[in-house]
Amino acid sequence: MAVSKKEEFTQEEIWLADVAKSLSHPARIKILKMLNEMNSCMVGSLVDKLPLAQATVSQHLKELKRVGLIDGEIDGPKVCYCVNTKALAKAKSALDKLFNKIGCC
Amino acid sequence: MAVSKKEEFTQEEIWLADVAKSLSHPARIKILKMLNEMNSCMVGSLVDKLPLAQATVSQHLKELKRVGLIDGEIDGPKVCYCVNTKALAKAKSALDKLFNKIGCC
DNA sequence: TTTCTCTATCGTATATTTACGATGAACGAT
DNA sequence: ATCGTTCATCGTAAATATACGATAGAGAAA
Repeated sequence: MAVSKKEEFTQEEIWLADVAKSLSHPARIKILKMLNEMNSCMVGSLVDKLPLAQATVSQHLKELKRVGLIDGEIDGPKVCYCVNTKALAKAKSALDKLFNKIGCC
Repeated sequence: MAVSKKEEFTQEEIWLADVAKSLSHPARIKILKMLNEMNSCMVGSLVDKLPLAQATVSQHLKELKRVGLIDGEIDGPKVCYCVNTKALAKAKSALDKLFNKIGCC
């Protein structure tokens, strides 16, 4: 694009769009589910169960971390990721609010 | 990207990611709000209130229409867009389900 | 029919995303 | 100290997204 116009919107709109962006790839949706389902949340376990290279998974994790939906904790040579419940609740509430506001034609 | 790997996920994951993608730009968030707030939903009215060129707004509307969140109805030389309540409800329910499933670390 | 208005689409430029292999940094184990 | 494991980051290629001006088409209005 020539120049991004994203600054011209409200902070709420920008933030919500950003959260939506972090959910806009099936791998990231799946990662969030897996982080909750699996007992382990090591990156390696995720890579094993995704049809993506390690570097790509790491990139997706970075995007989820960027918006705060997950946290990563260093555990020796490994890294354990987990869902940030608080951020998730905030996102859910904001999306609910949006959907309720929209409603009808 | 070299090759998209999006087909390697479930239909549900792909669809949900697609809905999220359609919400991943503040202009589209704002458009959805405006379609509900304004009595008129002509494209021109949207263009007037957005910091974007007409062609760009048209492109954003196309993206929202692609995933079914809005419908466009031709009204003489104008086009009246409105939110698709059913699609919106489906999206909200799927997102709720996802968020509830994820929950905690 | 000519003109005006409204909107979609085309063409194009630039930015961002997605993907991967290769490399590097951190740490545990030998 | 060296080696193997784990993961992030770099470099890079290709696909997509964002933005705009220009144009085309459809219909109202003159």
